[in-house]
Amino acid sequence: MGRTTLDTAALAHDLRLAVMRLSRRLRSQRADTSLTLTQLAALSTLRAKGPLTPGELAACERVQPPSMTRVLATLEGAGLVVKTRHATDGRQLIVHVTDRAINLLDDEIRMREAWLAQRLNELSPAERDELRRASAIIERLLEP
Amino acid sequence: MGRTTLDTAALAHDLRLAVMRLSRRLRSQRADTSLTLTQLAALSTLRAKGPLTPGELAACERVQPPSMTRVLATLEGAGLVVKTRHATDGRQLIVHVTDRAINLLDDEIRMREAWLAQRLNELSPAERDELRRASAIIERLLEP
DNA sequence: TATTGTTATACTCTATAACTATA
DNA sequence: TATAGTTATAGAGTATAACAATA
Repeated sequence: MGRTTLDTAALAHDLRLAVMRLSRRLRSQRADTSLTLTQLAALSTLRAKGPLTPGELAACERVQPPSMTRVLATLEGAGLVVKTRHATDGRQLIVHVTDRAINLLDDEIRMREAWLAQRLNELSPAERDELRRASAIIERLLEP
Repeated sequence: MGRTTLDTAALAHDLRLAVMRLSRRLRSQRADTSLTLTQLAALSTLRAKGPLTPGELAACERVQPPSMTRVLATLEGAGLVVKTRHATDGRQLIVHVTDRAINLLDDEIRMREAWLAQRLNELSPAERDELRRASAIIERLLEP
């Protein structure tokens, strides 16, 4: 195994541990909000990308379709999304965020991300730039 | 709210979504191995840092003590860790990885990280450097 | 026959609260 | 009384397999 391969393996290891730990820390921020992190992520994506089918949304969030079905059922019950029929394909649905969701979303996001934003503010601008670039690289890494 | 604060909020948002998605993707790599990702992370940390108390290990992994109790119970049942008594404080335990764990670990890690290492290899060296720096920044972000 | 989505079911991960033992 | 760890319990998150409807 060459040096580059070894280095990449070490990076995979470090990145995995860092990502798992940050993910746990973010999830544990569970008080004071009515939406779970997963629900919030789905709504954020819908707002950013516009209406999507459940399958498209599942693909964006890297979950399997049945997992998204559950998230959407909860959100629909709370009046935060509505489903409409696809214009030409009767199998598909289109999920839209409601006005109620849009009104909630900014406050929810601010509360859920308060700890992280606070920590990020303690970094140098250069370090924040590194994390911006890293976020983009990670998203690209996840593309099919 | 100033421009920097807004930018930091946007970074918090993007980083959260990227980290959640990568974490899900990594967790879904669940076939062909006998250890779960959480168990593997605990063993990796124990091997890297040497014997730790359950409480110290929980702090490293950013989980609450009862969560680590469960992970350790499984690992102990599989003969992958052993607990010894603390030399002077009867309340504390020391967790050690066994030879069996050390023999398993490299193969398990390679299998679990194969997808990620493959993807990382498709990046440029400069991008891998970005992710190396980002991993370190994230770990620092998590410090209490 | 293939695709989209849902239902049914089960497992992993993690937390909080209450308890035990030791300091 | 405070600390380290465990037990009990519950909820969030996710998956696979089987099913229904539509293409």
